[in-house]
Amino acid sequence: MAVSSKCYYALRAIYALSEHASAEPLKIAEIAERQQIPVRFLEVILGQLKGGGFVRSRRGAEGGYTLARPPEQITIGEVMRYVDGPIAPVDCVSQSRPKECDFHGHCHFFGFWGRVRQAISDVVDRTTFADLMRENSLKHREYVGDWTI
Amino acid sequence: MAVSSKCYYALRAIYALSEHASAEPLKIAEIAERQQIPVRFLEVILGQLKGGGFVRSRRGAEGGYTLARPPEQITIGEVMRYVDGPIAPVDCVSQSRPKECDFHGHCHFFGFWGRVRQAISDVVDRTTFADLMRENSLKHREYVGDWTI
DNA sequence: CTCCATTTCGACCGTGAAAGTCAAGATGGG
DNA sequence: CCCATCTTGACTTTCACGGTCGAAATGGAG
Repeated sequence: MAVSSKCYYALRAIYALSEHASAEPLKIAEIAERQQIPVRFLEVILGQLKGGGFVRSRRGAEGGYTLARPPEQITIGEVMRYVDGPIAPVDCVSQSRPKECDFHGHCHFFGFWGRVRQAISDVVDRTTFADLMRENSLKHREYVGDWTI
Repeated sequence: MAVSSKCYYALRAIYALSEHASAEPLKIAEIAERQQIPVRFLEVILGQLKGGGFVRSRRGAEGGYTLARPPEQITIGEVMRYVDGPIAPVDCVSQSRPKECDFHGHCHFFGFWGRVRQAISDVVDRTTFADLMRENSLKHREYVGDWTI
């Protein structure tokens, strides 16, 4: 029940690009430093994310990466699925590519696994990167604190 | 976000023992056949489950395994945790052994991962093997069907 | 046009865990 | 005593994860 570190890196990279929110692209090295990601590995990851249509790139000097869509329109779930594959505790309850198991139809755990998958989906598919940023700005305000009357 | 096949085998083995519900032990070979588990591997798994206090064994001819507690008192979650380790998308939100990440305190994803973990726990810790059996007996009745007025 | 910073592409690789397998011994019933 | 069964622990094999690396293509600036 764990996400791969590659997936977590991908999410953090997209978060960094969400924060940047500018027409100017952000360089790989910059993203890597802000989010503590090994540069060479990040190259691979961003290449993959580009293939998935999440980010765009500009080459050459002053090049770098930008989001392909605004943060409000990217959910955490879709990134996770793209990088790590279907979100499901076992293959037979994957919504995209369900795989028949040995107990066709009378699997004792089918309903249960389905509920687990649904519970996860309910969280990850309803959270966008914009939500995440908002949540963090609120938290920061709380932390600085004491400015309300 | 997947459970290991070892863990799934463990759950199915305990389910088989729950169905058996008798003072007479169930043999490894029997469990293996009913639940489609490689016998040699099941030996390892049952040994581990015994160490966790989930099952008891009786040696010799007419030996085998029985549940150490009634099915109402074993949740799926505790078995999963015992076999696969903490249930958490990332280590920092594990409730049993949280591991500090690089962003002590200001991790942008901390709250999010926590909600994911909670969603999973809500399902797996509230479901016992007795619940699972009841669910399946209901389903079977539905399938046979047409007996209600 | 040339130089340099940057992305791009594909190959490469070491480690550790997952998923089993196996042999030999201990134990208990008949 | 004999046989069926659990017990223990070592062993193996395969593969995905988590990266690295080198060289080429590209675009902006001067």
